[in-house]
Amino acid sequence: MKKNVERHLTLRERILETIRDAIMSGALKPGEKVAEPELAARFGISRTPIREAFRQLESEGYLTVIPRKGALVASFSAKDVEEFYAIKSILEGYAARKACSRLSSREINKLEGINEKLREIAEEGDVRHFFKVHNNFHDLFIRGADNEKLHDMIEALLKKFQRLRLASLSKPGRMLISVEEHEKIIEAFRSRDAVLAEMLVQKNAEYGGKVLIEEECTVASPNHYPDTDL
Amino acid sequence: MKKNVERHLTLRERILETIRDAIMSGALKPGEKVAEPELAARFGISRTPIREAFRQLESEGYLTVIPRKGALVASFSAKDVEEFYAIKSILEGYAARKACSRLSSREINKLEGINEKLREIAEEGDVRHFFKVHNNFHDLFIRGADNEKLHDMIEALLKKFQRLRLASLSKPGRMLISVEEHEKIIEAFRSRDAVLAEMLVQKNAEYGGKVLIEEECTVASPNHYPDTDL
DNA sequence: ATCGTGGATACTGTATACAATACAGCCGCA
DNA sequence: TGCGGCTGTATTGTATACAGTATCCACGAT
Repeated sequence: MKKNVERHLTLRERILETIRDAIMSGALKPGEKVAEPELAARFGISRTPIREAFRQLESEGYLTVIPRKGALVASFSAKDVEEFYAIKSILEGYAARKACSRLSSREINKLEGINEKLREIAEEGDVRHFFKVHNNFHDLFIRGADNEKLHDMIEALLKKFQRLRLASLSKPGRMLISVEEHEKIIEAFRSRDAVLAEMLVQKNAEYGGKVLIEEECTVASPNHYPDTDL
Repeated sequence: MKKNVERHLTLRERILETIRDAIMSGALKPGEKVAEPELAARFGISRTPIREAFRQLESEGYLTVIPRKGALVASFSAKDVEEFYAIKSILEGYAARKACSRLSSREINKLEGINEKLREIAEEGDVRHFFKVHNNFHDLFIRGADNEKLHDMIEALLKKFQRLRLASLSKPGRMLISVEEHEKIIEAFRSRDAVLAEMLVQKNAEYGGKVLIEEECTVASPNHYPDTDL
C-alpha cells in the first residue's frame, strides 16, 4: 500500500528529496556547482524534473542560482549562523511560552519520557540517534503552541541548518548539557511558568549557537558523517 | 545599458512576478485553479517557464499544487490570519528590540520624517500610498536589527499576506491610529528603551490582526466558506 | 611573454512532442 | 430512472530538441 503512494510520487518530488538530502548530508558541499546534465545522467532521467526541483530548492535556500550560469550549493557565513540561532531562539522561545499553558500533563510526561531516552543515548554517545530523538522533543512542545505556520517555519529553518546543529551537538559534553536543560524546561512546563519556559528555551538555543560560533572554522568545513537519512 | 540587464531577466522570472502580483492583487482569487496551458497561451510562451515559476510559488506558499491535478491559489483561513499576526508580532517585536540600541539618531529622525508623511497621507485618505510608505517605516527599523535573514523572513511573510494588511489598514481610522502608534515607537527608540519598543511593536502588530479577525467573523462572511478571500 | 581574440564546447533557457492520468459525459443496463 | 463502466478529452508529468550564452583554450599579434 505504501508502494501505491510511492507510485504517485512524481519524479520531481523524489529528486527534490534526493538533492536536499545530499546537500544536508554534505555529499554536495557548500559552494559546489550542481550541473543539471550531470544529475540527469546520474539518475537516468531528463533535466525537466531536476530543473523544477532546483526552483524549489532555490526558494528554500538550499541553492543559489545564477541565471545562465548554474546552481551552487548555498554556504553559510559566520553571520548566517549567528542570525539563524537568534531567530531559532525567538521562535522556539515563543512556542514554549505558548505551549506552557496548552500542554496536557500527558504530553509533559511524554516529554519527560523522551528526555529519559535522550539521557541514555547521550551516555552511549550516539550523536545521530540523539539528534533524531532530540528533534522529537522540540517538535512536541512546538506543536503545543498550536500554531501550524510557526511550526512549519521552525521546521524549515532547522532543516536547512541541520548540519550545523548536528555539529553543535557533537561537541563533547553537549548532549548531556542538553538533557539537563530539557529537565529544567520540563520543570517549567509542569509549574506552568510560561516566562521561565520561554527564557530557558531561548538560552538553550543561544547556547547551541555560541558553541558553534566559537569554532567557526569547523563549521565551514564539509562534514565527515556518513550519509544516512535522519 | 539598463536594457541589457532586463534582457537578462529570464522568462521564468518575469512570469513569476506576474503571477505573484496577480495573486497578491486579487486578480487570481484564492481557491481558483490556475491551468498551465491557459497561462502559456495568454502570455504566448511555452509551459516550461510557467511550470518552473509554479514550483517557486508553491515553495513560497502562494500556490497549492496537487500532483496530477493542478495548482490552486492558496487561501487563508481565520486560523492562518491569527497565526500570521502572531508570528509577525514576535519577529517585528524582536527586530525593534534589537534595533533600539543600533539605530543612529539620524535613522530615528528619518523614521520621524516618514511618520510625518504618513500623517499627511492618512489625512488625505490614500490607503495604497499609505501602505507603501508604511512599509518603508517598518523596513527601516527591521533593517536596524542587523539580521538579514530575519529581514528576509519578515519581508516574505508580509508579502504573502499583503492583501490582508491592506484590508486592515483600510478600516476607518486605522491609518491615524497607526501614525499615533509609530509616534510612541519612535519615542521608545529615542529613549533607547528596548523593552518598551518591543512591546509597542508587538501590540501594534496584534492590533492590526485583531481588527481583521473581528471583521472577518462578523462582516465578511456572507459565504460561510472556511476560507476567506479578502 | 602577455594580452586579446576567435572558435569550440558545454551548459542553461525555452519550446515542443509524447506519455500518463484525471475527469466529464455518454451509453447501456437493471 | 438511477447507477456503473467506458471512452474521449483535457491537463499534468516527462523527455527531447533547439537556441542562446558563458567558459575555456589555443593561437596570433604586440
